[in-house]
Amino acid sequence: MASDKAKITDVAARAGVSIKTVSRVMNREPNVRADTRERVLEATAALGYEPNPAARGLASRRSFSLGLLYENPHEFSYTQRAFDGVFASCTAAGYTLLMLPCGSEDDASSAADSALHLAIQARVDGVILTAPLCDDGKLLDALRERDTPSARIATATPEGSSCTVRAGDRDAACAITEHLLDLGHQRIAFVKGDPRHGASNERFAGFRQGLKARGVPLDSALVAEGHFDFDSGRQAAFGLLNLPHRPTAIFASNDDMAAGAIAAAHALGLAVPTAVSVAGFDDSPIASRTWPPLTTARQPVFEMAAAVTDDLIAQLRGQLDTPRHRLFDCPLVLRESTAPPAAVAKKEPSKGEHERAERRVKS
Amino acid sequence: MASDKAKITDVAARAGVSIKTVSRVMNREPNVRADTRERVLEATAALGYEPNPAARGLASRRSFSLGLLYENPHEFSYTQRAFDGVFASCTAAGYTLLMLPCGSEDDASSAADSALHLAIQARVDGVILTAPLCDDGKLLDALRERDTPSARIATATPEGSSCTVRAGDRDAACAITEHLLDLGHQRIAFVKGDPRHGASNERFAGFRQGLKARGVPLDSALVAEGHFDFDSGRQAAFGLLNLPHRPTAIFASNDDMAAGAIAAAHALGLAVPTAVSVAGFDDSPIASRTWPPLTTARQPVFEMAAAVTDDLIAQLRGQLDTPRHRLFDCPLVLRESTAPPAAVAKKEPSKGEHERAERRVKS
DNA sequence: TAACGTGTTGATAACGCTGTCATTCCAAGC
DNA sequence: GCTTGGAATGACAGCGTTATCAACACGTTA
Repeated sequence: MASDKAKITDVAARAGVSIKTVSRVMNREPNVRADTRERVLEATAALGYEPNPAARGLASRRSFSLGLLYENPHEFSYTQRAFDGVFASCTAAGYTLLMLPCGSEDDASSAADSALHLAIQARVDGVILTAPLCDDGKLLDALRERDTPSARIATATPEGSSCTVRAGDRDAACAITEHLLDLGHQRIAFVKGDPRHGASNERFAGFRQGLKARGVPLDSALVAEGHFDFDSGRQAAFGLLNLPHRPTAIFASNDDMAAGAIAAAHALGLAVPTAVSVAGFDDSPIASRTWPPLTTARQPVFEMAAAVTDDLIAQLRGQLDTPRHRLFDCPLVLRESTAPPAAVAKKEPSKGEHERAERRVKS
Repeated sequence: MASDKAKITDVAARAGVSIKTVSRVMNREPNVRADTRERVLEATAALGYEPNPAARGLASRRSFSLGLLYENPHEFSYTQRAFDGVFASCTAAGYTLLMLPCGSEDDASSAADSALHLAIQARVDGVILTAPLCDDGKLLDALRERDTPSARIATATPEGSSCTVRAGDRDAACAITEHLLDLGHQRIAFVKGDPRHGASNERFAGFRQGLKARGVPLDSALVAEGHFDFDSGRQAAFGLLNLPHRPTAIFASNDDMAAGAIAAAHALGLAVPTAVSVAGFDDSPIASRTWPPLTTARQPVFEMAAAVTDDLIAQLRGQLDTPRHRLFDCPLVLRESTAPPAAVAKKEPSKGEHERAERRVKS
């Protein structure tokens, strides 16, 4: 609590040296006796001292920061679209944006700690959390303890003191499921996403809801585990398509896994969508780069990120007394990876079905 | 030159008011008479005054910056791998990283200006430029004028006072060309990249070099223009594959365009690699997500970005007297999108299908 | 006319650190 | 013991802004 408020004078007092000596140690300058350095380091650790970058910058006329200047590529990854949304709002409000990446899935907890540490060190006014970090209890507790305001993108828990934004995952997943049912599919497989993402549950719930609405029972043999990445989607699809009575459609809960499913189908000599339909979720760049391009639901990431950043800044400025929780719709995007199943294809032309689905979603 | 050194006292003197009043205007505080505000704004404009963020941060106990906390996704885009390399080096050296995105291709020049302005405003110690900004003469001049040290990633001009890093584009492109020739291809098409990127020329040069080494003449009908994006690759491939005497292989100078070429081949009913081989460049995530996965050359973006950032920081610390210019190799990555041409493998498959496809495309 | 409120402005003290330069310490040489 | 010189340390003045609070101008009310 008060630990992050320790100043150089506190450290100096505790170590029994002058502030200049502490400064020398912190900046790794030469000409400090080993035992003195030791005492200073001990004091900084005990007090949890972090030098104030603004004070350092003012006194030294350096900022200790670099700028990465880049041109937006034509294609954006999901993450990058989120960056851009956050950045747009920051710029408009005169804020600067610091990148605080964490490691990947494997060592997420420690990586989140280190990123948090960087945030504290840099003394940012607030942080923006993306999934799945935005639902990491430890991380949220740590932020609360430090009184660091936060905003959360794609959270599973749209509540609490921080502003949040999320997509209507459940409804959109339900719409995709109904689209497949409308095409005539009865045996629809589902590939779940990374369980640490709140969206995973929601999308699965939407799938079940869609089936239920049409009175189609859920076949648990057709539900596979995935982790939102290409390879897990491919593996899952291999398993599903090798089933004795294989599904006629696969709904993978994000585009990357759906691309994996398409690759698996290709590898097994099953044409998409004639032999098997595939649908994804997000409308990320890969969705329009697969062959055939993916039917999916568009998540308006840029807008979501920009909106929640606006909210966070409003909160920092005291213009927002109650945290805001936003919900964005994900419109259906129909492309060529879905069609009526082989058995139905002849009777019912796909075009009419597409139009019907579209009309239904719009209403 | 001295313009960016103006302080609040200078503005106050020029406007004939106290520094506090200038501060009020800069922070949009109320209770400043309209004409006073006007005079202050005029003075700030005349002097090119930019508030010092460190001083503001110290006095106000705010940083005017937000942190974006995110977990590295499993897949990285090219840009993101570059981010990560830069970030890794910044963190190791105790530096903070600011994101300064520019608009896309269309309004690149003005966007570069605005990003540059942000860099100046934030008083970063140095900037890192990615392609194609790293070869933007105006931008480089502006940086030189401000004495802002820079480092450049994937530049076409590995010289001058800033540290640079680039890939061995020419050699790798030559290697890919020779690989295709080794497979027995004689009619190899090439899709060029965005001419603003220095790498585009190099890769084309490597292609020509590869042909020449094997005594195969360059057929200019088989060279198409592209812009490093999926769609331009698809368009180019459509044109090439509809040629009366079509190529047996397409070497697209990056993976995104190669993915477009594969989509075009699929759309024309041409199997990859049986009917046509496709090769890309970069080994970006999409290279392993197409069907079939792409033969390509791996550009070690992370390592390149990290290395040049290290160099920049060394330069800032005065540990580097001469700017360093690094060159990284791009090893060949052989996947399933390349194979011997049909004539060599066995014999030309269904010509009828090809003609049908042709008709379909034309209509 | 005096007292009061409101809008506007300025003098001055922080903010927490680094740079400069003076001072102290201590081992080596005479 | 006394000097000497380099290593180690500290006193203090900024760095360029914002915050606090006092002062002032001017119109309104008692």
